[in-house]
Amino acid sequence: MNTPNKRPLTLRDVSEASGVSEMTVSRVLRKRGDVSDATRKRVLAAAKELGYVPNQIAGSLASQRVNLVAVMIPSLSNMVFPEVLTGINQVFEDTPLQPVVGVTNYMPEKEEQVLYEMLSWRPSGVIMAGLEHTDATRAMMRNAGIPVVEIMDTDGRPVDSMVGISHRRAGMEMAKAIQKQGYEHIGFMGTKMPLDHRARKRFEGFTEGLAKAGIEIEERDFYSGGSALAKGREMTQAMLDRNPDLDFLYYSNDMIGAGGLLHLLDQGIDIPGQIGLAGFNDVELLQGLPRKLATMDACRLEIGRAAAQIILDRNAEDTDDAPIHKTLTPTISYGDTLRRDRRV
Amino acid sequence: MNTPNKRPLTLRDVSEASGVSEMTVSRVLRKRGDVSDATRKRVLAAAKELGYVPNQIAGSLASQRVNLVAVMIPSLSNMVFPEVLTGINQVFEDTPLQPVVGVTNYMPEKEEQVLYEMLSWRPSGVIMAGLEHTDATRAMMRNAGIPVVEIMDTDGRPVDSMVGISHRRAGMEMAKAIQKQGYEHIGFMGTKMPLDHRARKRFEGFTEGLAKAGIEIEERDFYSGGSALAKGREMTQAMLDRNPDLDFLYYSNDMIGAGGLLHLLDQGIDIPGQIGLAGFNDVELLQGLPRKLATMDACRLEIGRAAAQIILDRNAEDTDDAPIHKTLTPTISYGDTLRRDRRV
DNA sequence: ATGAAAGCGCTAACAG
DNA sequence: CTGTTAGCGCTTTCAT
Repeated sequence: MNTPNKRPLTLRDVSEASGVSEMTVSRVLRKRGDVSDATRKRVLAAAKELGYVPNQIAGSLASQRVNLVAVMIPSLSNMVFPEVLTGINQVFEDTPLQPVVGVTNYMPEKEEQVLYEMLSWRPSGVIMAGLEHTDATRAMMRNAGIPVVEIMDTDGRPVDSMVGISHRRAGMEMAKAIQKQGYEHIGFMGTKMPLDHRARKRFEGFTEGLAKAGIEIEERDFYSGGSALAKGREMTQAMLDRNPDLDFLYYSNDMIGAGGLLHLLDQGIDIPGQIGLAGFNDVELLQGLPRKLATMDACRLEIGRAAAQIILDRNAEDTDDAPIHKTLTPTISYGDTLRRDRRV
Repeated sequence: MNTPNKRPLTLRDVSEASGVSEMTVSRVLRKRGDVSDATRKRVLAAAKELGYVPNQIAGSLASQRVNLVAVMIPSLSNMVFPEVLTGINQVFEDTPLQPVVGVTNYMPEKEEQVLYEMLSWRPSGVIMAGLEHTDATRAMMRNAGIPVVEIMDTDGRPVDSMVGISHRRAGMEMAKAIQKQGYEHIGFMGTKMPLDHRARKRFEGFTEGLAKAGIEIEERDFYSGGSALAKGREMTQAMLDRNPDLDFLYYSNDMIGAGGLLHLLDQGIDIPGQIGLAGFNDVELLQGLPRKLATMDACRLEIGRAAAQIILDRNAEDTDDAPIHKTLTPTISYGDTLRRDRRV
């Protein structure tokens, strides 16, 4: 709280200002060990007066302990990931641990590079979206000597721990529900992202689920870029122009599903009678639409919380380092766009 | 690339494996100074073989240089902020600088605490959303001895540099446009966030702009929590029930504006004839709505880019440390919900 | 082109 | 309860 300073303050400055050894100052500032009330107060006063901010770089080097947790996600513009972050934040809120976010843009090489940079800060753990990585990425995670939790997806083999849902199974469940309600002419729309493995797995599970009932997807279309809502409109229109017999449209995410829904409502089409619809993710947005789109909760908050908890536990004193594999079960929400009365 | 290791590898390990001094290894890994091709290759091979990851904590302590830039934003669930981050990322992409994001949940004390934690890592700069902070926060920024850029808002006095738009002016411009088109009975809806200073300033500017034309806001309502789209519907309905004479509704953000738009379309109301609408922010979502909501671009990407560039420049060799104040000018997009033909 | 010594600012581990 | 000593793993600086 004084004049701007070129050289940052050190413990020594506080030590001199308070007439106490650096070590004791350090103890006060970290609330470690016993310090008399009198000295504590003097130290605190001096630190505040000077405007001292501890140097964690030096502290971490000396203590061999870093309170950072690397969190690697593909994107910030898909609300799914901020929601996972929220879950992580909730758990770390009142702990010394602090998430540091790295964004990979769905690119494996970028992921590798960002992870390398993060590990060079020697974090206390890694939370990593997805199970598909380059060999080098996997090697780094294996050799880092810290807890690693791969999240969101459980269809595969993690390096260490894992928390998520089975997207294959999610797709399959949706296929089962659709078929049970008597829909038979199915169209699929999704993003054209060869590297979005979770969307791909949902699609595969969906296809397989329908196949079990002897149904085949009649139309499919993939897009990339642009406003998802707008794309949903366009693609839906195009698909129905191509094949007016479709009676169900499955979208790989809620945003394009919402676009499709708005379009069909404009057309005055009977939903879910003439055509049923479903998306994936259960985004908050859907609450405000004229009809509620059928969807499936991806358990994002819970996944973030569980992953953070695993890192936290592993950083506790007495830990067994056994990997934890946790598969959450998403539930279908029928909303107003998927019939729910037949055969159940 | 070998067996998992308990003790992390150090420069010394690479030094021994390659038969070269630690110093030379360090030079190779940082691409600094002259090293013969032969030794460089040997070192690189050894480092890769061992799977060595440098320790930035030690490096930063020794070099007194940290490639981190603290970025402080109020929230991740409002898409505005991820977009600013995208702009920042773009500029830092091919530089050594790396953003580290801190989230404050619109709470000044939390902001203070998170900034303190970030500064303890001795970052090379701070990018901070907003101009309103606690005294302690301001003091920390002033004394940190690093470039600080306050972003998004320019209605106030920054500690150092500043990049943003004037939200008072934005509100005033919208008021002017509305009044020019002949709307006279105005309602306002926004979030109940005493700590969202930018929304508050827009509202104040809006009120003042209308006052100049002798118009007063007839209805206002504020909400908190819940799905913005759904809230927009509900509030719009309630407000029109209360006062059916309103002919224009100004929303403090596009999401509730979109909710209002969907509601009014359901009611078969003539837009923008009977009622005009406008929001704020120009979110991508709007592209997919049946009508395009009038709005104002908040220049988020550009703000992020400019802020990052200032930090970058200040960290260059020959810098004058004169604060930079940059005010961007948002433009109104009339869309389909604000008449644009009268008197222009 | 390479190496040796010193030390960045802090904390662990001991003394007292 | 408080102080002293010795590093943490790297880079700066100065030799060679």
